[in-house]
Amino acid sequence: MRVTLADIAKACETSLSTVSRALSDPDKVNPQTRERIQRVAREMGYMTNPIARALAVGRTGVIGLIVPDIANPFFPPIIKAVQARAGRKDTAVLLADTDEHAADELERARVLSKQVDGLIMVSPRTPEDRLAEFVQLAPVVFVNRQVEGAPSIIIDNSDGITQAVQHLVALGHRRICYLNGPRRSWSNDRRRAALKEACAKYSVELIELGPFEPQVQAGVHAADLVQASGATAVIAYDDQIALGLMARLAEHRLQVGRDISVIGIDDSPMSDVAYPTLTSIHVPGAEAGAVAVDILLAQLDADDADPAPVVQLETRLVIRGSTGPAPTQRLVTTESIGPLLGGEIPSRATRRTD
Amino acid sequence: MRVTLADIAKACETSLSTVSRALSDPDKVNPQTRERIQRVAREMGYMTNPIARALAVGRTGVIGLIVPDIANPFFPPIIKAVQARAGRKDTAVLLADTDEHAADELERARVLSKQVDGLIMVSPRTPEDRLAEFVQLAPVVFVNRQVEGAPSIIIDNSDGITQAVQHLVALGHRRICYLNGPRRSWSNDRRRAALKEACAKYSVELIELGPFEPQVQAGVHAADLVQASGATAVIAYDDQIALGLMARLAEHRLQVGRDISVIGIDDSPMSDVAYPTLTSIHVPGAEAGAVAVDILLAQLDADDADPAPVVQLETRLVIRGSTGPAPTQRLVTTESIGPLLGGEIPSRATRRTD
DNA sequence: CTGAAAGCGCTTACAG
DNA sequence: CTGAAAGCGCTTACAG
Repeated sequence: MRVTLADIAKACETSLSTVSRALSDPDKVNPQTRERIQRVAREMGYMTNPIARALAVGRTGVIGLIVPDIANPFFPPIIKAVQARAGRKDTAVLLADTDEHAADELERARVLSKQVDGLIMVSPRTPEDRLAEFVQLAPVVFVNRQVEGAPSIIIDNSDGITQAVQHLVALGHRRICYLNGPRRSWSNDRRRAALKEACAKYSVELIELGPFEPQVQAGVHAADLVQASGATAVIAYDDQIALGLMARLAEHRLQVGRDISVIGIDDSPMSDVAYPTLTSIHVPGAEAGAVAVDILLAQLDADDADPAPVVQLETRLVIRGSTGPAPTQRLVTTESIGPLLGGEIPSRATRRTD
Repeated sequence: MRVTLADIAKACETSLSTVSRALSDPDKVNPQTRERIQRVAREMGYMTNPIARALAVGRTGVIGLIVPDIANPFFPPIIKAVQARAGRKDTAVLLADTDEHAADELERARVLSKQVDGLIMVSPRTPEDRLAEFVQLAPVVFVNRQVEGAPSIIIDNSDGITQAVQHLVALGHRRICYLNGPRRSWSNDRRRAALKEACAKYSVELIELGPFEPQVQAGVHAADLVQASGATAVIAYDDQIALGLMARLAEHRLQVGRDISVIGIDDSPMSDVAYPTLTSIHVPGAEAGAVAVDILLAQLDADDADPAPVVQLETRLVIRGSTGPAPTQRLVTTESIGPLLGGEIPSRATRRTD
């Protein structure tokens, strides 16, 4: 079986306590015995049992990480960053994916909370009024959502979004469309607010569509609505939606970056791969993950009652191939979706805009 | 503080043992006391401490999952499937990402093995001769790699690959190129072998390039080599490479699906999104993950020495937009990369193939 | 610096 | 069916 402290104690003809100290608190034991114990432990292949240790000290060395959807490319970089940072501090990561089911978040957190020292909640979808319950469960830090009285790493979208609008305005766009994210998404509210402000400032007409799920398929769906909207540029809630949108526009033989401009949000790895490459607002997910670990771990060591830090990370626009000058005149076919928009657009017709 | 069994025992004026039984082995206690204990436990908000339980019973209710790279879209569906299946059996998942560093796999497994009941190793890159060491550590099942004497869920590429070659042959392709995956990848060996066989069978000329890392950037890099090869169709080690390849070919104004055909492997979510959509060999990753959990959990309950199951999953071709008829004549510019291929191709020239 | 002992919160033979 | 007790493997005051 596995070798235990008792085995080593026997082999070294000393007490279990001394062995324990030699291994986990070396300064407290005589250098000679310490050396001997450590050598024997190594020879016997001893590895401390983290479960027993956890029970004794009340710390597991594990943190829980809850994300809405691993398959959404926005999250893997965050997960990787969390793991990397935690690993460097001898902390393992228990991961849970809620499949975008807001209602499951609390339950998952509740279960996980018993086996971890603390929780990192990434982009939680739980409604505002129940967020406090997480805080009761365990030390928790929120990423991508600001929670009253709890440490939060939030992303300030305004810089990136302002840059995006400026970029489009400089290219001559005057009518842009925003594809909303999920209805109760905190990020979406923030992005929308920033966008409204920027558009007002630059006198750009803003058309809103959605809400859409942060999935490629939603972008495909959005494409036809976008074409009907008469906008010359689109900003999507995230890259996933933007990608689906681009794919569908391409199917319709629209050349993105020339006939219509598209901007995503997240700057996920795929934005470099799409064709054309996707102009996107860089969201520092990895950084947020790493900072979250630092704050959580610091919090575990600290005396509770120091103020909950709120870290705000900046965004910035990364310009790629999907944005270009506004077309001076543009063909919009409204065949199938004209009716959706009411009387504004002559249906079953082709019209020019601008 | 947290409520313990002792608290409930006191509240119910019964013994701790009875409380324990009422909660975890209800049949062993008198219905009336059982009810009362369960009610009180609920009222007091009791949740069993999994750490203490683990120490007592020698089972943690956690399994470890080690993957090479969460950011590679092939893995998230597997991870999700593992979590879903494990969750249904009250098992949590401790995730580790090795960043494609084969050398880290054993160390990660070693550390994790102490805090989990068993391990699932997905696509391990560890060399053959060290694989046995995993088995010493803990109950382990391998996914996407066959390991002597250990339960393995493997993917049989031959069906999908044969279908791919048939498909290309039917479209008139006679010279196809394979972009190899990582040098010591077990999957790559298998895919290559299947491909050679299929090509031989259909008298198709097979050109091999690579090895390439399973990343988009590698595909971008491969594109120029592919163009120089004179192949009219390409099968890439995975979708990532295929996607990078397509993006770069598009930059070169080649129309994929018409000027050249591309087939990926994995059928990852992105293959539906790319433009053109990517013909790809479907690899049942999610299914493999779910089966791995079943086998691992079954193994934990079983008496060790029953034979290690090897489950073989099938692949199949999913045809999308990136494959089409072989061009009857095709322009290949070999300017920059001709020299790489030796004298076969006139360098700094344009030539016709077929 | 070292050892004996209590304790972390649970489970589970063993008696009764 | 129920209770007292031992034990899981470690840590850590407490004495010495």
